[in-house]
Order: sequence, then C-alpha cells, then structure tokens
Amino acid sequence: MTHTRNTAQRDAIRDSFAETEGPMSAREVLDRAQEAVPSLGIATVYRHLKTLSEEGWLTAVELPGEATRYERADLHHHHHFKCDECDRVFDIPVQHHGVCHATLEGFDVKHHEVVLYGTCPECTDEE
Amino acid sequence: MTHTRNTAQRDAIRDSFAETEGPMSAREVLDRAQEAVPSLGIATVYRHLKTLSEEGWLTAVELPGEATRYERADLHHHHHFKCDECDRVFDIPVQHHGVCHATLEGFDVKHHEVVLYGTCPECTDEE
DNA sequence: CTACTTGCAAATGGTTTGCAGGCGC
DNA sequence: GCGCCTGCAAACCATTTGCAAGTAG
Repeated sequence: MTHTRNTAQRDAIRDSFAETEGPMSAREVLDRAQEAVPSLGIATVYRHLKTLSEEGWLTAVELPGEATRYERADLHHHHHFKCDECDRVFDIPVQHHGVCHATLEGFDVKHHEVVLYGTCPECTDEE
Repeated sequence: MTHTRNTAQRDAIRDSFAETEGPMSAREVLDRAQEAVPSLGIATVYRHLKTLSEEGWLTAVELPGEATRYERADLHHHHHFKCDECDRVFDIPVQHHGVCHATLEGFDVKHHEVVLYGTCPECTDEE
C-alpha cells in the first residue's frame, strides 16, 4: 500500500477549501486551485476530490440536477436547502436530531443526506 | 397555452409505472414501454418524464452516483436507504415527521428528500 | 531509481436539443 | 390544417480513464 504524496496540486486543492462556506463543485475547485498551480487539470481535481473524500477530509454533497459539490467534512452537521426559484443552495443548521431514523429495524444507518426544497426568504419577498 | 396530447408513447410510459414498486431509471422505463411501442426513443422518454414530473404525476428520486430515478407521486411519503455495501436502494416508511424542518425562519419548505446510508440487514448478516 | 502523479485528450454515460416528418385534435 | 409530438443523431456536461512524461521520496 502506498501513501498519498505531497504535491503542489494536492495542497492547492486542499487550500481552496480554506476560505469558503458553501460546498464547491469540481470546476469551482479548479478555478481556485489554479491560482496556485495554473497548469492544474480538471482530471487531477477529480482524482483528489475522490481520495480526499475517501480519507474522510471531504464530504460529497449531491443535489438533484446539479454537479456534485464537496465540502470539508469537519463542519458541524447540517442539512441543505435548495430554493426552487433561484436555485441557490443554503446550509441549514440542525436542531432536532436522531428522531428521524430511529426505527429502522435491521438497517444500520451510518450517515444521511437531507435536502429541503421550497422558497428562500429573498424569493418570498419578491413575490 | 396548449394541452398535453394523448399519444401511444405517453400512455406506454405511464403504464410502465403500473406494475412496479421501486423507482425506475429512464432506461428501465424505455425498456418497459417499448413492449407497447417498440419504436419509442429514449428522448421521448426523457421528455415525458419531465412533463409528468411537472404535472405532479411523477417524483424524481436522485441518488448519489446513480442515474435519476422516477416513481409515481401518489405513493405515500417515504425515504430512501442506500446500502453502502451492495448499493441497493430500499424504500423506508416514515413514522415520525414534521419535526425535522419545523424551524426554518423565512424558508418556505415545500418538500424534501432524505437518503439514509449504511448497511442493510442482508449485508449485516454476511459479515 | 521506482512508483505514484499529472496533464492532455479521448472515452463514457446520462440527459438535452435541433430538425424534419408524423399525427392528435 | 395547425401545432404539438416523435425519432434520430448530434450536442452537452460532468466525470473517468489511458498514456507518456514528470517528480516525490
């Protein structure tokens, strides 16, 4: 078994997650990381997004109809809200928890993904 | 504004949802519907899956890493459980509800999608 | 040095769209 | 007959992979 090497591209990709709140798509990561390593290719970004996810450093966020996004795994747990009007995605803090999947006999629930849909405050005001 | 026409292909696509429980991918719908209309093309399937969803007759089920699946919207509400081992997807009945997204000030939550991940009973037994 | 990494381009797989002909109403 | 509907092929988009050259350790 080999170890992951330290390379400029890997560092650049990790660093691109430093100053952001929302989950980023592969293309967004590419754009940011290319500021440090201009020659960086999209294939390398995908390869690292995969390995960083496997290592538990990143979490994949899948939203219907959009490209997969990634965010740091060390953020405290939250859900996502997608506005049907403006298509923006918001991070939603979770207050109640544990109730939703307490009774699945035989199923060992390890993690979950919740996406809420509706109208965000801004789009509600515009109506 | 025009109305949706009754065509053999539309009927075939709707009928393909008659004798099934789980959500189906576009390709599965195509295979089933072609039994009634052999000339049916995949593009037409996608067009109807979209309109039927907009009409509220179908619901899109998005699962990470897999093609979008569709199921009839008149099924009583349930969540989905994806086994990390065997990749199968299970329908999960919902007992507790309404608690999870009761407190989103300003956000008008219209619907939601919940996917649970973990190990299903069968894969748990095999360990 | 050796084996992992990278960038490029080509391949893949799902989904959408342009277009000319077909057909419901 | 008009205008939506269909099938085909080409276009698209996100993601993956083959390959030869580059580089960390």
